[in-house]
Amino acid sequence: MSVHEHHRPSVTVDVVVLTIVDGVLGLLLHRRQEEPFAGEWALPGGFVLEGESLEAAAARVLREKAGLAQVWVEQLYTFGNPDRDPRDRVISVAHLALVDLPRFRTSVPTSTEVVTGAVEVRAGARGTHDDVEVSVRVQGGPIALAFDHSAIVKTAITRLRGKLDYTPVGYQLLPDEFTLRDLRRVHEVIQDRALTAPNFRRSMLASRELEPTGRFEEDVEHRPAELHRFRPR
Amino acid sequence: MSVHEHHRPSVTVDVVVLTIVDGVLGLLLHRRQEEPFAGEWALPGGFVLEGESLEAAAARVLREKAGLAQVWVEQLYTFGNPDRDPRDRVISVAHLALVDLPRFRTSVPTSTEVVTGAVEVRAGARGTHDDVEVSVRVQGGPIALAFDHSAIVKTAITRLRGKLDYTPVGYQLLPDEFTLRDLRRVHEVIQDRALTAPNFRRSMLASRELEPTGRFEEDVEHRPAELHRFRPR
DNA sequence: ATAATAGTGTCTCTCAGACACTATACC
DNA sequence: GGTATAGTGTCTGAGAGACACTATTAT
Repeated sequence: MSVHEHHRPSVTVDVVVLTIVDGVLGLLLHRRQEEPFAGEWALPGGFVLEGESLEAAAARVLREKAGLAQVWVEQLYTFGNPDRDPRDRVISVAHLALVDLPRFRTSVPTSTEVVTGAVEVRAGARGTHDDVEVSVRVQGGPIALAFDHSAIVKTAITRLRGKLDYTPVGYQLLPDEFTLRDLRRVHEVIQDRALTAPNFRRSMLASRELEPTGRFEEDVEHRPAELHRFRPR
Repeated sequence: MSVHEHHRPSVTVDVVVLTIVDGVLGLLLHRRQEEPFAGEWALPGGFVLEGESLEAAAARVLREKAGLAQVWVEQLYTFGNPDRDPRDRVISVAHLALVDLPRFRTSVPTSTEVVTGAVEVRAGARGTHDDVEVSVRVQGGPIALAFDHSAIVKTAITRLRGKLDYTPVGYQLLPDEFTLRDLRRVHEVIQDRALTAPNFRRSMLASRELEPTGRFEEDVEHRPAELHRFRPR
């Protein structure tokens, strides 16, 4: 039997775009214009085109729907339950994208239907790699997302927490130069727990992934912190 | 524009079935009967059917192509480069399956074209989460796999090594009852390094994930070890 | 000076691993 | 006895974290 005789689903990419804003995770959403789920919040996404790789499709969706280019993206998980789209069989290859706040902010105005939600992460009670509670809010109110996008966001948060253990996640979520306080806040939001500043400082410096710039933050009402950058790999 | 007007690729699942055998990882392969890559080694796989979830498709492939049921499976990564199949656009959702050796062995005879390869893992020189070298061998000789299946196997090994850090992987790769030596060998093969038996024993017992059965191995030429089992979650 | 945060020093506890030692099976 | 592996005891060093302390800025 030939490859041509088989069921052919539609394949999309959906992208969870995260940033750190005001002590929570910012999430890029748009309001759907069409059925199904017209008027509800959804992740930016789009169909994978002929001859287009999955990474290219994710990059195109970011560019077209969020005005973002040169963003760090990685594939997350593929959601393929047959009933996840009520119209038709649609398999979605979900991606995770991380951006720093300035670029996240400038991305929003490019499309009027794009807004920013907030993801509140509540760490599971028990061990460190336990389950996470995730709730998405828009202007304070908790909302449900279209399709299975809430499950996709939860998967993204879990992945992000996992990456934090062994990769310098802040590199994607902060501007080029940042204080150790900034970086600590990133970790605190993702892990949903307070970190002791002196210990955090030491462990980050010991990892040799940061280097000091010699420059200091300005316009703060206290002793200014030195700016650091991530050491090139 | 409607969902019905879009490019529709074929979607398959491919499964990396691993076990531990003779100090290496055993891998389930079959020899392709059809073009492209006829006569070459490939992972078991098949098209996702209409109305079938991805997990169901992976389970069906394991059942039909390897005679395996009730196997631990998790989704791995989705490979979607437009040229990965020379005939047509085929997106593959790769899965990782782990089986204990007795079931792996009984699975093979169900289909004459199924054979077992070996995956040699060579740990990257530097840190613990570094790159891994993977070579697939059949009867001693290194082979290349069809399509991008070598890349899929490498992704599977990397995932398996990552899981070892925080999950009791041996549960899937060993029979119900096993000695601590058996479990240590599993870890040694996956990590490609020798582990000190006393320390390994202590850390595994301290994790509270094992419990002793009171029974001991038999027919060994030395002091028999107590059999342990994984504590139910 | 006070407030606020940067940054240092130091102690403790846990855990990974090296390694010496004892225990128990078969030959 | 010898050999092989099971299993225990003990030490050391690295890293996480608590917490006291000093340093430097603005007001």
